[in-house]
Amino acid sequence: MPEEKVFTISELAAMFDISSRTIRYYEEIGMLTSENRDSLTKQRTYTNRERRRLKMILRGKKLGFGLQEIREMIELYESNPEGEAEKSRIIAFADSKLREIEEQIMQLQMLREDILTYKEKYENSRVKT
Amino acid sequence: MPEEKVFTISELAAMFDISSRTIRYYEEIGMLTSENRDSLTKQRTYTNRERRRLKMILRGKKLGFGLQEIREMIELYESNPEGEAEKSRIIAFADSKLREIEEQIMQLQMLREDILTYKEKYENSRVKT
DNA sequence: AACTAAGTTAACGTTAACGTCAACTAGGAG
DNA sequence: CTCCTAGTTGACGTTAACGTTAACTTAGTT
Repeated sequence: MPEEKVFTISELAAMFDISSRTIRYYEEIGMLTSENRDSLTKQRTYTNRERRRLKMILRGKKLGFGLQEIREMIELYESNPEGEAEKSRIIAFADSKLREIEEQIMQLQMLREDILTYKEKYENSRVKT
Repeated sequence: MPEEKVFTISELAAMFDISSRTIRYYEEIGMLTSENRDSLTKQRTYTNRERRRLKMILRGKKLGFGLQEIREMIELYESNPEGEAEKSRIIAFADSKLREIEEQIMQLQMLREDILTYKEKYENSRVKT
């Protein structure tokens, strides 16, 4: 085994330009887990798995989702549904999220058009040089 | 003149499924103005102009923007820049917003693909009926 | 040994975006 | 006149998502 590299909390924080407090907070509310804490110093260590999770969290935030919402979406990625009922529930959730996202994309495209229109309005009113 | 229709605060609130408090709050922080308040009863009245503004605010919120950010974008719509410097500033702001929006659209499309992938993973693991 | 750097927990502080409640007014319905 | 509805202005309460500070431990210098 290639002895997977692990990160300290401040390494991870620097990586994503956030504070250590933020990472601890995400763990506090159960969105991250620090496996294998040093048994003596109690220091947290993170692997690539947690790094990926953190990346997903931050992407979600940039898109305007709340942490609870993001948590559900991550659970979608990581869930291993038992039974047809559970699978159906998850697929339904995915579908509703997909609709929400597509709606959001459409609204953003409209906003983009609006801004472009106004921008051009100002550009055309500029003095020709 | 066609005597433009005006709305009461609760009419407007019902229209967008928000509370009256929210509308007063938006006025409080200067994102809405209630022109022509009844000089005796002090009741707010709104015209289509304010209705459109409110619509823009709520769209922005759904897209994950903060109220201050939305305020700047609305000012973009309503500004009447004097002088070349001011125009350049506004066009630069529009450009930066456009880039931000396009980035957000890309991220959302990636998120959409991700969710689709996971959804299909579950669908393919379902028992054929 | 003394100091510094990086980490820990616990607890209180902060900001945005409203919710809630109290005390008041003005306009009708009966 | 009395009651009800809809509105008003404060003012305090609430939640999410951290920031900040204190008091402590451990590891690595000097």
